[in-house]
Amino acid sequence: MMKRNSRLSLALHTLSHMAQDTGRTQTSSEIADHASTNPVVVRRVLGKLRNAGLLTSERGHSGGWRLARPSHEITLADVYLALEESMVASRLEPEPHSCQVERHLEGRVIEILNEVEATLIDRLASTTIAEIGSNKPLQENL
Amino acid sequence: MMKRNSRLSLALHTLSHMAQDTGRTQTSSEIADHASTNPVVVRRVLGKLRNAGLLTSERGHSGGWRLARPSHEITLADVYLALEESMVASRLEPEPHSCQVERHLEGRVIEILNEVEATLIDRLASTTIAEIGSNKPLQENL
DNA sequence: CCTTTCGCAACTTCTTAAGTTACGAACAGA
DNA sequence: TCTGTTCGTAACTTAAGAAGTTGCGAAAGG
Repeated sequence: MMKRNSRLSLALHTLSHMAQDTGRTQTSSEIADHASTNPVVVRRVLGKLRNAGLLTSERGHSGGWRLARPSHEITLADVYLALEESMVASRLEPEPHSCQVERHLEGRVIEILNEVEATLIDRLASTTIAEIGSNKPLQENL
Repeated sequence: MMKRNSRLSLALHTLSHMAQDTGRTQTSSEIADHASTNPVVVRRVLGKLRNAGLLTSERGHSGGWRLARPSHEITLADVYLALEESMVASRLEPEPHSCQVERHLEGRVIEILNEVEATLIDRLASTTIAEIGSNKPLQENL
């Protein structure tokens, strides 16, 4: 069984492998086997990446998944954003608040979380899928 | 009913109110009523803050909760750290990985998440509970 | 046609957080 | 010392979300 909230892991893992053998198309089943999950979960997650233009999928004989563009043009941030789920901005939906302190507090916390989210995306954008796929040490683009 | 993963919200909200009336002790029930939750949940969360030295609690007649030090000496980061739960570093526990790519990938992601966590703490440390409790506009200590 | 493969909806299972109940320990005040 | 208040904590229930599963239709190739 997969660990919790592993969609990002699954997505990155799969793309990194594709980066190593760009030409080949892979079926949901093959990917699922490799990631110890199942084809439907794979299609759910990779579907998001397709919607974001990172992957293409084709049905029928010799169908499957393939990178929609070169792996060095796909950053970890592209993948993160494609999934449309925030790892930090928590589900602090603006609710009607009973008291002033709560509004004051939430404003401040949301502000900070947004900054942190931006930092996360910025850092993720500094690494490409190609770099993960290769076995060379990662460069630190600070 | 409280929203999900609201421990930080509950903690910050409660401390901010205490900052406004430092002398008074408040019981778990009073706090629970104000936060629309219940006393046991309050004790669970505030217990963490007590362990971290931010609050004191006393039992029996006229017991309850009180700030352990002046509200301007308690930052949002102190509270966040007291809860001992990360909002970003996700539960990527180091598992035995089947393939090289997975190890490579995880190393990179963990590295980034740690950086982001550090950023979060740094930003939280720039605001004190006293500032939230007051109604003055927050200063931006960039 | 017939097989493969994705697309998707519906359902079940698992995990976690919150909420609840219950009771003992500590303490204050009469 | 007795009594009522309040925290401390364990154990259980409930609710929500994510993963896993099943099933079937649509598209495409041979």
